[in-house]
Amino acid sequence: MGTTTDAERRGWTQNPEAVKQDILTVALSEFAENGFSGARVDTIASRTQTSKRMIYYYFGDKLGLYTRALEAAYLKVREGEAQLDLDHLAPQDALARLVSFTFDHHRANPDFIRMVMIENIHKAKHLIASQVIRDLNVAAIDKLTEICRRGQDAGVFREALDPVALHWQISAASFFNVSNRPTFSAIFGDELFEDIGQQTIRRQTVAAILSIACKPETNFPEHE
Amino acid sequence: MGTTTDAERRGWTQNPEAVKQDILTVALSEFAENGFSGARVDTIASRTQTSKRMIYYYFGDKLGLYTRALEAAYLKVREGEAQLDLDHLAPQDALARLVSFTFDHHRANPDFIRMVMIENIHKAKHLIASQVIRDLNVAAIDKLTEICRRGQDAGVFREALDPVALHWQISAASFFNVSNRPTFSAIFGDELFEDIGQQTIRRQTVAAILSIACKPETNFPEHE
DNA sequence: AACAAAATGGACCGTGCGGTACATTATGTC
DNA sequence: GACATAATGTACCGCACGGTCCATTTTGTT
Repeated sequence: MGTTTDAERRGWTQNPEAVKQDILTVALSEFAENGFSGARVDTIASRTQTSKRMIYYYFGDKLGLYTRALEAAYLKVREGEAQLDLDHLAPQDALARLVSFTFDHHRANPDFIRMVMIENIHKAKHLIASQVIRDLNVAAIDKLTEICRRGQDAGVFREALDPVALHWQISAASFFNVSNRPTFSAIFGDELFEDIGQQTIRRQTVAAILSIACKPETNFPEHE
Repeated sequence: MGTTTDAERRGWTQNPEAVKQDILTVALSEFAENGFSGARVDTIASRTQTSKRMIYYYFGDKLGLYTRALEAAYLKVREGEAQLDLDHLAPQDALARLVSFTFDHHRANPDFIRMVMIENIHKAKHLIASQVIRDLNVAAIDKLTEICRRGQDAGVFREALDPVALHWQISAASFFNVSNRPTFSAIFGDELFEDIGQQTIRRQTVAAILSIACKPETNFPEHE
């Protein structure tokens, strides 16, 4: 390797990093849209600035490209989550905030949700194979674990509370809200997925999670 | 049509209905396993007692077969739901029972869940095209609507309660529990999906739904 | 400038797979 | 039994699509 950086390469006739990134971006969108077998390498190639030849040059085969796209989706969404700061809030408020945030964040990242849906169809085969993603994900629950500990120390959360089970509940609502919108709205209409409906759902979800976390006698306030 | 029934045809050399049913059963399992583009018509044919030729004879093309398999999945699962009788229970108990039942029922029908997942990947395109399924689904919420009405009449449920929003909450938990098991357990381990863990999740879910439905002052008992 | 290595272009290939042509046999009707 | 039609078996087709070959240009090193 030389001493040139990516920044220095900018503007050069050849720019491998940009080419890779270009391919990856298009691939993510195409896999998220059509799934692994549904996506077409030729279609991905045609949507890039480069050629099919380069896809195989950099990513080996279709599976290699898919794996990298999946990793890219996880990386992007975890970066977004890292922005959230909850340390200054009381445990109940921090939890309410985390739920609201997760709900909105999933909604803002439909491609990520679709990639996870696709992975689940494949029984998580590729996710399991990717150490990168495994490492990313165990960290995803750190904030929640910390909130649980604080809430228990303060005596407002139940003693038997399991952060993983609580994360399950938060994920279930936030994920389903995006993943199953097509079938749900096809049957019951789209109202729940418009602004007013989403506010209702989110408020209900926050309340439901708090009722699970908090001790029965604790009267928690209404949250936005 | 003649006067012969299906029962009378049993044992005949040719048995069109049985052939169709055979194809449909295999197709459902294969589509649920691999998705629409992932499934192979040749593979379906080979798992059948009959040939690829007959698939095209009865179902036209791959899409036609998929559509019929999707309808079959919905029909089967709705039949199971019809067994449930809640009229003799108090509103809170009926709701708790409905949630528990839905949770277990989804868990017992993974192929159905996978077909719905696949439909969502396809933005519900085929579900929307099938009037059969649309009709089936609007009826799916009848029991819940009736429970809500009874609970409100009895003064134990909130006045602003929306059956569709409540159904959303019940579905989110019950569906996610099956659909996202692969990725979730790949990251956090499989404990929550074993017996003890599932009891915890189900109990939490029932409690969460009741807390959404019931008036704040209502002190509802713990349910199994 | 010379050379190796990295990056790229474009035509091409093999086959998996959705779908069909053409026949023959089984069944219902009179 | 004669006839129409429904049901089925077998062999096959066309091409979409994942993947590669071979050549050429661009870049880094000395």
